[in-house]
Formats: sequence, C-alpha cells, structure tokens
Amino acid sequence: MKLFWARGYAATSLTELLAVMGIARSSFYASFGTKRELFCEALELFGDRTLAIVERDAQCLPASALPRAFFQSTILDVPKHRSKHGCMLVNTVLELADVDPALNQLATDKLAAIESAFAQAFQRAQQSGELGLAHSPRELASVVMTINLGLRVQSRKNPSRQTLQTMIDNSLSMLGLAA
Amino acid sequence: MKLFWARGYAATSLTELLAVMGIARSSFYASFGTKRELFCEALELFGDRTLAIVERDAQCLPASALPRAFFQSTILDVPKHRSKHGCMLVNTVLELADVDPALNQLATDKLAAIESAFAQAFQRAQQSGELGLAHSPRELASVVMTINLGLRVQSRKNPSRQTLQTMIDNSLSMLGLAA
DNA sequence: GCGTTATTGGACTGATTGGTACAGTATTTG
DNA sequence: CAAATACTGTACCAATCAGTCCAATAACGC
Repeated sequence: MKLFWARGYAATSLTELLAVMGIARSSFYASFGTKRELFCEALELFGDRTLAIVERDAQCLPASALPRAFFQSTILDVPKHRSKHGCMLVNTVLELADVDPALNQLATDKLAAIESAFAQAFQRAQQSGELGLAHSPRELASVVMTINLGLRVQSRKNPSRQTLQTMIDNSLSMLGLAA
Repeated sequence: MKLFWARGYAATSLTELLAVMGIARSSFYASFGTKRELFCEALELFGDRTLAIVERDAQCLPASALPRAFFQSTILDVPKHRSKHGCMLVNTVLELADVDPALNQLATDKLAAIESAFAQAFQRAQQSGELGLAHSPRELASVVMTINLGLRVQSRKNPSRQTLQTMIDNSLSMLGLAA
C-alpha cells in the first residue's frame, strides 16, 4: 500500500512490489491475484483507515474542530515523507480517471464516504446548537472536502511543514472554522 | 497536449500519440526529440495558457470577481469532457511527484506563477481600496489556489455541471468572495 | 526540370512489463 | 517421522514500451 501510495499504480512495477513485500513472484500471484487486485485492496485499506480517523475524531471532538483535527492527523502529524505522498485516494482519482474508470469509481466512493462522515458530524452539531445554521451540513462538508483535496495536492509538491501549516490556518480561518 | 492532459504521462503511449498527431514515428523523433520532451512542451503550453486566462481577467475585472471568473472559464465554460480532464498541472504533480522530480518542479513552478498572478491582482485591489485588508494578498491567493486545486480534483471525478457549480458557489461564498 | 529537404512506413532493438509454469525447498501439520 | 502445504527461485511467455535506422516517397525551392 505504501508503495502504491507513493508512486501510483502504473509507476509501481511488480518487481519493486516484490522487493518491498519480501516475497517471491509466485507467492504474490498465489496470494493476491493480479497487481490490479492488490491495488484495489490497498486502496480500500487506505480509504478505510482515513475514514476511521474522521469517525474517531467525530466522537470525541466538537464538529467545528473536526476539519482542523483531520488536517492535523493526515497532513501535519505524519513524517514528512508520508505527507509528501498526499492522499492515495486523490492520487488515484487523478492518475486513473480517464484510464481505469472502475478504480476511479472506487476511490471516488471512498472520498464520498469521508465527506459523508463530515456531513453527519456537522448535522449533529447543528441539531445540538453547537454549530450555526448559515450553511447546510452537506454544503459545509463539501467545502471542507474541496479544501482537503486542495491541501493534499499542495502537500504533494515539496512544501515545508511551515508552509502547509499556514495554508491550513488560512483556509480554516476563512471558513470561519478556525476555532 | 490534449492526450497527455487526459491520460497523464505514463498512460499515454507513443503509438497513441502518433495517431492523434497524424505523423509518422520517425517524424516524431525528428521534430520533438523524446516523449518526455514533448510532454515538457505540452506542460509549458498548458501552464502558459492557464496563466494567460488569469492575467487577461485581471485587467478587465475587479479582483474580487477574479476567482469566480477563473473557475468559470477553466471549469464551467468548457465542454464536459474537457472539464473532466481537470488541470494538467495538477494531474502532473500528483502523477509524477515521486517519480520525476524535474517534471514535478516544472508543474509546481507554473502553479506558483498562477498563484502569483492572483496575489498581484489582490495587492493592486487592496491599494486602490477595492479589497479589504483582512488578509494579505499572498494569503488570499494561497487559499484561492488551494480551492482551485480542490475543485480540479473534484472535476476529475465524474460530477454533473450542477454539482460543480454549487461547489464553486459554496467555496466562494464561504471565502467572502462571492460578490 | 532537378536537387534538396521533409516525411513516410516499416522493420528492428533492447529493455521492461504483467503474468505463468514448475521443480525444488522450507515449514507446518497430524 | 511423514504427508501436506506454503513458499522459493528461476526460467519463460507474449505483449508492449520508447527509441533507432533506413530505404522509399513526397513536397518544395530554384
């Protein structure tokens, strides 16, 4: 998963894959089928882990702090080489949108699930009066997601942590979610 | 350029390239050198055209209307198959960040030039009093850019024009740049 | 008209790709 | 210990890749 994450689907050769997995070619095909199947599994795993972060934070944090917490744990609180890899879902959408529609759909669905988790958290917060009613939960979640995608692209160029930090701060403050 | 734009670098084979260019293999290498060189030229062309859009709009539009005008002409005012291709600079960064640092740098630089054009427009607008001083021009430009990147990712999944339109509206309204 | 320059199509190379086949060797299970 | 299972290393396949070479042909300038 880490290799696919860093280098994308096409640029990851089977030989490299075998090297980092530490298994023989035959074992690979016996256990995982094709390269594409393994990529699917990796993508699914990545998506689930990311979704889990949002859902975990949603349980113990006020909704207004959710976006910042998410950016913190996916972009800032990771070793630099990790944050440089961006988000595997985003990478996949951009690499494969016009090449492999099925994989694009898989990544898109996972992103939608994450957005949906945000929307639900915002909805609960509005019902409890914790969050204003200026925008609908889905609108809010959509914008948070757009910014998230943008930040993930930003982190794939080679920015300093400081640059990322201020980009996150600026984005959130303009959203009125700086809190 | 269009083919590279749609399918990325690795997924575009020389054979496909020759087909759409309507030239023979030998002519290709005689005129353009390698596949990578052509990609560079295409990337440069794409970047320059995009930059030209911002600079044109900056001359005849108030700065507060600039982001919307940019999203309009790069995402909405294009045939659907075009907007689905996203932004070639963004696509390149995400595909090649960990694979070809030089190309990544080239795309990153072009993106920086676009951001810089926004920043200059915002600065002029602040000097003329047209724009508030709540945020610095560079901060504003950075956030506009992040949202731009996010929207380009969004448009690479398969969204309806309506979906894109509302995402743009929501993003801009939350920025206080809805104007 | 002729000579030069572009352009062609196709054969070819060497490398790499994902994927298969198989005999041999560990490892595990009973 | 023995049988079954898992895994290895390697050779191999067909396909594709980017890039080279060259003789034949077309287009152009004079």
